[in-house]
Amino acid sequence: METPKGVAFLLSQLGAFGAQRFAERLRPLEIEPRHVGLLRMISANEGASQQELGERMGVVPSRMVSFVDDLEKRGFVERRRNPKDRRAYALHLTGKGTAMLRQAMLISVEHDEEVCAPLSQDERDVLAQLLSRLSTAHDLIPGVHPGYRHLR
Amino acid sequence: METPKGVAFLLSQLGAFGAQRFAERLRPLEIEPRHVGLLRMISANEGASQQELGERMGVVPSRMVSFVDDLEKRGFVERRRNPKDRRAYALHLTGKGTAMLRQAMLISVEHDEEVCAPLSQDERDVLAQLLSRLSTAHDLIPGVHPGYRHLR
DNA sequence: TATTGTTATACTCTATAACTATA
DNA sequence: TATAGTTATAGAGTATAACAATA
Repeated sequence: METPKGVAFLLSQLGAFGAQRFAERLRPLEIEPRHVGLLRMISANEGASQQELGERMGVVPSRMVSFVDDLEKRGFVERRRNPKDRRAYALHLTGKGTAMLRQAMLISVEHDEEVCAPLSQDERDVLAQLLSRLSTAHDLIPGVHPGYRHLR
Repeated sequence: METPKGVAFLLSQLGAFGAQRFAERLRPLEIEPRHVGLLRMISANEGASQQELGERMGVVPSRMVSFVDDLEKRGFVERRRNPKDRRAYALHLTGKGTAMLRQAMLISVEHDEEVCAPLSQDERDVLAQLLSRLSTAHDLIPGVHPGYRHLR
C-alpha cells in the first residue's frame, strides 16, 4: 500500500505545517492565528455585533464571548453598546488593535515568503492562482478558516 | 486591512476544508483520517513496535496506546509479542485491517477527485508537482501529517 | 539502570443548554 | 415571545509523569 501522493493530502499536510509555523512566528507577540483572523474580521466589519461576526466565521455565540474577551483584555478591541439595540455590542478595533493587526500582517507576509521560498516567482504565481480557483470553486470564504467552523 | 491572498493561508484553508470533507466521507466506515494514517503506517512497516511507529509519526507513547487500541478493538490490527524482546509488541494488520485500508484508499482517491474537480488534468499535474516540491523542501515526511505531531 | 508499554491525572478546548437583559 | 450576550457544565482530547514488566 503506497504512500498517498494525492493533492488533497499534500494540501492538508502543507496547510497544517504552515499553520504551525505561523503560530510559532506569532508567539513573540503573544497572539494566535485565530486572533489575527478575528482582528481582521472586526477591522473589515467595524461596528458589527459579536453574533454577526460569529455567523460569518462559523463560530458559535458562546465561543465568541471568550474569543472577543481575549482581545478586549489585551486592549485590542472595544465593545461599545449599540444605542439602537442595547442588547447588542458594536465591536471596534482600538489603536493598539490596529497596530497589532498591522504587525501580524507583516509577519504573515514573511511567513508566506518562507513557505514559498522553494519556488520561483513564476511558480508562486501559478500556485496562488490554482489555489485561489480551488478556494472559490469550493465556496470557501476569503479570509475565513474552516477550522473556526463547528461541523454539523 | 485587506483579505489575505497569500499562498500559506490558502493552503491552510483548503487543507482544513479537505480534511473535514475526507472525515465526512470516511464516517460511514466508522473510521477517522488519523486511523487511516496509522493503518497505512503499520502496513508499510509490518512488525514495527508501537514506539517505533510513534516516533516516525510524532505521536507520544501514551497516545499511541489508545490509538492502537482503537484499531485493535475493531479487529484491524494485532499486537504480537516479540519473542526477542518481550517488552515490545510487533504490530501487524489483520485481513480485516488490510481490507479496511484498501477501502479507505479508494475513498481517498474519490476525495482527491472531488477536491481537484475544478481543475483540468494538466492543472492538477502542475499543482501536484508544485505541492510535492514544497512538501519535500520543507522536510515533510511523505504520508505523515503534522497534525499528529505535538509541538516543542 | 534503561526501555516498552500502560495507567492516572490534570489541563485545555469546545458545544449545549440554561440564564439575563433587552426588544 | 424572541434575540444578544453570558455563564455553567459536561465531554472529548491530550500531554506529563508515575508505574509494571522486561531487558
